[in-house]
Amino acid sequence: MSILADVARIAGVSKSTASRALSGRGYVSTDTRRKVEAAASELGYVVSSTAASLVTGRTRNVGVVIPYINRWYFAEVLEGIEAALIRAGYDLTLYRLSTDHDLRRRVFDYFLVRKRVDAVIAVTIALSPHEVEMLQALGKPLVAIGGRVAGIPSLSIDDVETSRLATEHLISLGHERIIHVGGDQEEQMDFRVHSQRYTGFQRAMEAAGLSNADDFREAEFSISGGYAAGLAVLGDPRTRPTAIFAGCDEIAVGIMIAARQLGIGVPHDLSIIGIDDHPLAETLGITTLAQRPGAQGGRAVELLLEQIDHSDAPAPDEHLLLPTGLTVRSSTGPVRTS
Amino acid sequence: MSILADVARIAGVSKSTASRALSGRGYVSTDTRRKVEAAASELGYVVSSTAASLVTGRTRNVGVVIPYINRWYFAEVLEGIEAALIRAGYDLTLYRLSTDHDLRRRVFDYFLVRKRVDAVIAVTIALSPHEVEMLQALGKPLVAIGGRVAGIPSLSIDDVETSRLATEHLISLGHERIIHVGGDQEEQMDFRVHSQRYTGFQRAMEAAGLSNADDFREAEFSISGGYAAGLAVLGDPRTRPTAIFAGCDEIAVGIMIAARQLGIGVPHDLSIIGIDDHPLAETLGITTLAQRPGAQGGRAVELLLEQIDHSDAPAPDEHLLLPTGLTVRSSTGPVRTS
DNA sequence: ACTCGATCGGGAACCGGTTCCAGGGGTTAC
DNA sequence: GTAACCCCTGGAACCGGTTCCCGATCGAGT
Repeated sequence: MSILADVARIAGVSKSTASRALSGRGYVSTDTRRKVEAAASELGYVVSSTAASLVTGRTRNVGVVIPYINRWYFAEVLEGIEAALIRAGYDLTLYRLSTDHDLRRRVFDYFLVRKRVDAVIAVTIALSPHEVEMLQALGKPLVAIGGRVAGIPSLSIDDVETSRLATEHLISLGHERIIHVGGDQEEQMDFRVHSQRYTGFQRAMEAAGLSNADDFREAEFSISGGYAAGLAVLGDPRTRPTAIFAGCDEIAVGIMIAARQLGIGVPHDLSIIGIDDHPLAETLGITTLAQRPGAQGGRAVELLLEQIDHSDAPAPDEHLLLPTGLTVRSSTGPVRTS
Repeated sequence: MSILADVARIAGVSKSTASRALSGRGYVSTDTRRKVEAAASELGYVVSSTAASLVTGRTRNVGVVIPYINRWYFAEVLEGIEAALIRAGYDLTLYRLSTDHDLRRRVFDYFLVRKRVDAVIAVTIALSPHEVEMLQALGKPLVAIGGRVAGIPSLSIDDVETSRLATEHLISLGHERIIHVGGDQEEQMDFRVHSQRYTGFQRAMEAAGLSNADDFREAEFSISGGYAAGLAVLGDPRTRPTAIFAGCDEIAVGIMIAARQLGIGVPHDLSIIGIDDHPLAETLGITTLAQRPGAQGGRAVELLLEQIDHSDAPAPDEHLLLPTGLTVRSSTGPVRTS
């Protein structure tokens, strides 16, 4: 392992000149720069980012806190963030936060604080005012994905509006017996995504004068969850709805599989719409409201880097609402008047 | 931001004593330790891990290189690694390596080398001898998951053997027209997992005297990939096999969906077996050879920490072959003699 | 009483860079 | 001719910890 002093010696210059030559900051003649570079590559020298961070206070490392890895939306967001960070020359340190409160505190108190990261991206994690304050006091830019966090820039889709649109699509096709299969209303993720989607659904139904009592069915946000709920909901032909708004495409896929198993024709006997534009939604022809989580991750990184580069300016406390696009496929159709 | 010197001053001791008190190394009386701890918590002091790493040479950070995030196996492995590392007080820095060779070189030359990580876990990435040498020269322990890498400890399932077992299960049920739906044999992942699984399949077939020419169908390793391949393979009733060995459970699920769509009864008309024990395999009752990727990730971390703690001992160059368990569900059954 | 070892605390060097500052030389402007 | 720059370089301080080394204290053993 060679260090800067070695490079300087071989190149016949001082440490400070060698540092300037390699980092590109300050005046160095083209000639000496070349000499230094030659010496560096001869020795196979690479800077110690630890030493550099110690003096500059910047680590070129971003912390990402995220509740799941093994779910489509989160994995896509993570991939988007990773790609954008690598491109910008940043490292990504990953913290998966389960619902374990102790772990969450440990991550914030022990890991994020220790000058290891320059900034933090919170994916569908509602940072508490205290957590925001703590990190901001340390001068760390923050960006939130998936929901509004007071005091910091954030971006997400409009869950209520998106759900309203999805439901209206079903209503416009003449459906009246519509139910929502979505996430547990009690044990929510942060930002109450589940309730928001249910709310959007209810608004559309009320606006059309279609409200009915038994309009909700709980499901885990996964294909298996949708499948189980689908079997339960579709089992009884008398109470079966003519259309289902699924809380996400994974649920929609599960319902689709269940419907096929029960011999229920889609969209002939049942229309299904989801949210996400999961690859399987395309494969199975499921109508959906498309969002692009990877792009959201990339955008979040942009917002973050802007803050890092203009650390003097106050954090822009704005919430970006990203559009979702209705993508009509073959899982939705006009209601069949029997 | 308070620094150690502040804590020392408040506690009325020297920097060295304060350091010893907080890090727990060296002799400190219980009394002064308490004073130092009180001062530290009063000031909200946290060590600068950067400064600490600079002098100790340890970062308590592990790099993970992985080709995908959004696939079940990889996400599970990643979750397992993350959980184990956090528990041990380590950070996890994530590098997703696509097939882009430039990016791969950049990650190795630019990111991994800079004293940012203490060790590296390679998930289904065949490190070249040069890469292994480079990282080992820097004294960084390595562990590989998903395939054998010369010179470093590694762990994986036995792909050939597992595939042989899966195929034998089908053969033992009386099937003769069996095909393998697996990954592209040319454009492979590292470790040639696709070929290995095909090889295991072929061995079992040959051993039973069942070899036939048209026994392979290519599919992407995803549900959509399996679905597309399933439609193609099952479309023509005359050439349709009575059993399929899928390269992974996601493919098996896709085939299952395709079969249902085509009205082909499983296992009545078609038996399907996969590898993985994906949650959907359980939901849909797919027979499989179970592996536990999360546990593999955890085990890899153990191996890594052992190496870090005994950095004097040479790297144990052994390959752990993990068992897979035949999990019979309702997607496989005896062949129907028509 | 004296030695010895264990325990405790402080001073200072050190990790490997970056950056401030001072100074020398060359150019242009007045 | 010299003042005012800009360009280039080296010396030295500094970032914030850890750890080596040394001296002091104290209790126990002989």
